[in-house]
Amino acid sequence: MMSRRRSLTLVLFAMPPPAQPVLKQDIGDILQQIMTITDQSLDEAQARKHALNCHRMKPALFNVLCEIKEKTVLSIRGAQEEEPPDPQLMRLDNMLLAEGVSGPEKGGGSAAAAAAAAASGGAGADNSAEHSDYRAKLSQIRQIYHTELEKYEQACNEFTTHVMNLLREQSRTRPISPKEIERMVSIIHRKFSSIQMQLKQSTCEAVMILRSRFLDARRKRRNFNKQATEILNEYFYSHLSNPYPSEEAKEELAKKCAITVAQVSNWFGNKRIRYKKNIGKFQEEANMYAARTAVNAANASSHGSQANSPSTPNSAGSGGSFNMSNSGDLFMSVQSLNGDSYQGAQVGANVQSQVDTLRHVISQTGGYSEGLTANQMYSPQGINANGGWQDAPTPSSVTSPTEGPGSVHSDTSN
DNA sequence: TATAATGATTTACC
DNA sequence: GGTAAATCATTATA
Repeated sequence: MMSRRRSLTLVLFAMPPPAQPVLKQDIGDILQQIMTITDQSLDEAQARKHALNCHRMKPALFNVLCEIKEKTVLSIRGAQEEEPPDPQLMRLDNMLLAEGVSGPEKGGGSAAAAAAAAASGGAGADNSAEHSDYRAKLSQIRQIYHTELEKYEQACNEFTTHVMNLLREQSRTRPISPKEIERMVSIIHRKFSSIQMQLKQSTCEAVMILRSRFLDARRKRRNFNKQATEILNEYFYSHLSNPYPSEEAKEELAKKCAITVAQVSNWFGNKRIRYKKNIGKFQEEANMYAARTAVNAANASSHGSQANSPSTPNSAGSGGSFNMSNSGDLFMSVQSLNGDSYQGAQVGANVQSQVDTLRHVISQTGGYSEGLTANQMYSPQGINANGGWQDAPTPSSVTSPTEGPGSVHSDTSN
C-alpha cells in the first residue's frame, strides 16, 4: 500500500512548472488545495478531490498543464530513454547462458564441467562423481537464480501495476498523460533491472566460485592403479636409453592405462627426472622390469615370431609402434641380469639363453653391439654425462630412437 | 603423524 | 611445442 509520503513524492515529481498566464490566483488556489490534500484525512481528501474535479476551471487548467509538461519535462527526458543495451548486462547474460544457469536446462552444466575436466586433463572414469556433484550444485544455483528472478519480476509487476493505478487515479486531479505513465513504468523497470543485474552478478560469482572449486578438486590427484603404473614402467625401462614415447605411443599407453595423453606425458616427465636424480633407488625396479620384459620376450621368441608380451605395449608386434630395433634398452637391461646387482629368482636359469636369443635378434635388426664393449652397452641409467638421455638436451617427440646406439651410450660414467 | 611417493603445475629453455 | 627442473599438493605408508 502506498504511503502518504510516497504519494506526495509522486505528486511533486509529476508537478509541472507553474503556469504563468491568466488566473494566477485560481491556479495558486488549486495547487494549494492539491498540496493540502495530503495532510487531510481520507474523507476530507475525497471531498476535496470531488470539489476540485467539479471546479469550473479544472478542464482548461488540466489541458494547459499537460501541454506544458509535454513541452518541458517529457521532451527533456524523452531523449534519454533510448539507451543502448548495457554491455555488462549482456556479458552477464551470455555467461549465465554459457554456464547453463539461464536458458535450456539440459547439458549446460555438464558441458561446463566437461570443459573444466578436459582443461585439467583428468581421467575419465573418476570424473563422473565430481561431474554429478558439479551439476547438482549448478542446478541449485540455477534454481535459486530462477526463484529470485521470478520474485523480482513479480514484485516489479506488482509495483508497476500499483504505480499505474495510482497515477491513473491522480491523473484526475493533476496533469498526467499516458506517455508519462509509460515513462514512469519504464523507470520502474529500469530500477528493477538494475536489481536483476545484481542478482545476475551474484549468480555469476557463485558459478565462478563453484567452477574454481571444481577445478581445484580436479587438482586433487589420485594415484594411477597398479596395472597402469606397471604398463608405464615396462615401457620406461624397456626404453631406458630413450624414454621418450612418440605421440602414437603416448596415445596407446594412455588408452591402455585409461589415463589421458597429458597424464602419460606427466608421468614420463616425472619418471625421467626422478630416475635420473636417484638412479640407485630405481635400480631394483629397473632390474625387475628388465627381467620381466626379458622373460616375456624370450617366451615369445621361443614360441615363434613375436618377441613381445601382452603387457608390454611398446614391444614389437602388438602396438606396431615399437619394434625390436628399438630395444637396445631391453638388451642392456638383460645384460644387467648377468651383473652383480640382479638377484631376481623369477628369471630362472634360462636367462643366458634369452640373452643369446635377444642378442641374435638385435644383431639382426640393428647390429646393436657393433663397436661397443659389453661394459659400454650396459648402462642401466642410459644417461650421458650431460645428464640427458641423448646428446640433444631436449628431444622433441622422438618417435623411435633412430640415432645409433653408440651415440646414446657414448658416455656411461654413471 | 612424520615421511616418502607421486601426480600435477609452473617456469625456463631450446 | 616438448622437455627439464623445481615445486606444490595430495596420497600412501611406516
